[in-house]
Amino acid sequence: MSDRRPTIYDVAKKAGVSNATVSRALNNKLSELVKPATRKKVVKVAKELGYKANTLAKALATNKSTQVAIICSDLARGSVAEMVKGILTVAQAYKYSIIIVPSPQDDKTENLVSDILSMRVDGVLYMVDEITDKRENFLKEIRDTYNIPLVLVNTCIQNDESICSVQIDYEQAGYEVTKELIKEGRKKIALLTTLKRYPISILKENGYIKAMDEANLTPRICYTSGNLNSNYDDITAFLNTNDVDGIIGVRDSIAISCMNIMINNGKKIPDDVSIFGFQNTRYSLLTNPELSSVDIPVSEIGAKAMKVLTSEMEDEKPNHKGRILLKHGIIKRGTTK
Amino acid sequence: MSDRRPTIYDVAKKAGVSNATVSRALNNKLSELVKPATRKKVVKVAKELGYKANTLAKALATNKSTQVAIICSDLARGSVAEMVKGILTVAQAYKYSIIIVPSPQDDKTENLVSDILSMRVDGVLYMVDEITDKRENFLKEIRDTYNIPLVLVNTCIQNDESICSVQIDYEQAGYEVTKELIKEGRKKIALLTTLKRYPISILKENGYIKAMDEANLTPRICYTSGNLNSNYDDITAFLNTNDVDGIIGVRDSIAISCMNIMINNGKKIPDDVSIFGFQNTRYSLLTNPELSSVDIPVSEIGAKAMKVLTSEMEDEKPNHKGRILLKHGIIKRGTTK
DNA sequence: CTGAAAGCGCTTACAG
DNA sequence: CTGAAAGCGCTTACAG
Repeated sequence: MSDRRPTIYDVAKKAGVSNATVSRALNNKLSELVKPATRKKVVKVAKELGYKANTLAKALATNKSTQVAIICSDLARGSVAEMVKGILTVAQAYKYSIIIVPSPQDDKTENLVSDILSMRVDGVLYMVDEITDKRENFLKEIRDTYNIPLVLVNTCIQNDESICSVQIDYEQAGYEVTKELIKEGRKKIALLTTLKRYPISILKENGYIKAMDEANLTPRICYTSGNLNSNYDDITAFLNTNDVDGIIGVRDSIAISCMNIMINNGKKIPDDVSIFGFQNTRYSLLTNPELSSVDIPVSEIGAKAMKVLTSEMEDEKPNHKGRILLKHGIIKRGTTK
Repeated sequence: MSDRRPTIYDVAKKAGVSNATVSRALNNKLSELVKPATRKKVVKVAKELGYKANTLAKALATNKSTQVAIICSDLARGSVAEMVKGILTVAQAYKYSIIIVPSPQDDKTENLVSDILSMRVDGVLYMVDEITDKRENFLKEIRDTYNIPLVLVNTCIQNDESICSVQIDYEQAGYEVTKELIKEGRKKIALLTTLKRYPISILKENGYIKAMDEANLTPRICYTSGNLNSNYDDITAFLNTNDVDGIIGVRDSIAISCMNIMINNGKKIPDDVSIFGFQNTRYSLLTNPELSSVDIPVSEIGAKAMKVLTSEMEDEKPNHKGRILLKHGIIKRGTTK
């Protein structure tokens, strides 16, 4: 920085008022607090000087950083970025800025606490889908020990609703999608899920099992590594020992991998096998045939989470608890009948 | 926040030293500046109290926020998130935090300047691929008027290297990939690009044209809307009037859309038509056959950009200029011979 | 409606 | 090696 940027004092001096008046004129929308003429002059001078309030100083003085940290494990995965976009939309409206903080490996959560505290963020949005014990402790520490507003975004702690989360009813979605295949006349419906059993995957699985049970069908579950490259092997092995006519993938990418394997094995989609994905990502439009999928309003989930967080940060309301469920959709395309 | 968090004064008092000493003990690695025993005591007390330095106060005092803004147009598109991940990796190493700032519509760049200035970020990473005049002005204002370190990430200004950018040699990549298809014996090779001619797409196009010219082949270029849904129509219309045996999509998604259309028209891939995408996204592994593509080291581009930015922010070196080019790769998979 | 003054929690010459 | 003091750029009771 070559030249010093103008401060509130520069404005005050040039406008012939005190810095307190400048502060009031520029911040307070309530016109009672400062004479219109004064405000006008101040605003004019501020513009002439190109004055921009120093957010850091303001934050220090008010003890509000107007910053929110998003903690996520992998920005590039699935719909994380889409959720962040939803968050950004409402963050902008409420004048918060968003700091992206990668979730550390499981053993390093202590540093995370430390970082979050140092940053003095006003709130935390948590989007890590694998909730280990350490992570759960982290969340409770942030929330209960340090009283920092916290909302879980499209993730949750199993059997624990003490921290507010925004998601969809994954169990219901898993149930519906299974019913859908059953209605098509499918009987050998498999669920492809990941080895790591994220709380949200478990909900999907529960819904699947419930629907299968109700129809007196035996559930068959394939656990894949979740890695794009080794999914193929896991799924191939599964298909070798399981005859299936319906597939539900807990993620679109898993469903698509499976679909490709089946097509290469000579199966016709959807004649021989019906396939459902989960999440309705952009992938689903690029397959051939296009993938049927459960539509998750990811952007809205992000937006809603940020709204809830905002209300906690601003109104200092009691902590929200429980799960906020948004509506999902079942999108039928070419991979189902 | 219920309880006040401990400050440097709390530590000082309990340790029986001045706050200046605490500051030195905690910040300065150079042991000369503070007696080992003193430092030890301070560190111990700080830990006991759970003291975490207030980043905001430090930023104000040092005039360094240790925050960097990433300005991007669409976090969810292509490999933006992947680039951000690369950025985050080095940001963490250098103790910077990353604020995500959505690029405003073209007519609102003034607010952006204002926001950036208010935030007092130490540097800016710019990832918007469409560089309009207003945006170019914004960049120069940030860089030249306000002297804020700035690096373009996988984007550039056409015919202007006054602002440092990190990317790959897109013209060369476009050239190579075209040559590759020519080597296969393809003669009717089309380039599918977007209507909006981003600087980077133009480079790819230039490379394509150069290779076609050298081989005495006539370039055929299809301009699509770039939108997943309407791409189909644009491409179909193009294919109806153009007989092709080779396709290069400036983005994987465009190449894939085209591939699906051709397959549905009874074409065999790669027997009848060879296809190359650009970017080597995850999409390319999910198609059937798998898509050949130009591999862009997106994460490395982000990391490199952040490194360059760091050196500007810390060493106060003269502004970097010019383009830093990382190596790309040509990945041949099932859609080429 | 406006100003003087203290305070937010740090850092850093300056003295010793 | 350490401390007292001023300063970073704001906000906000308190007086008037």
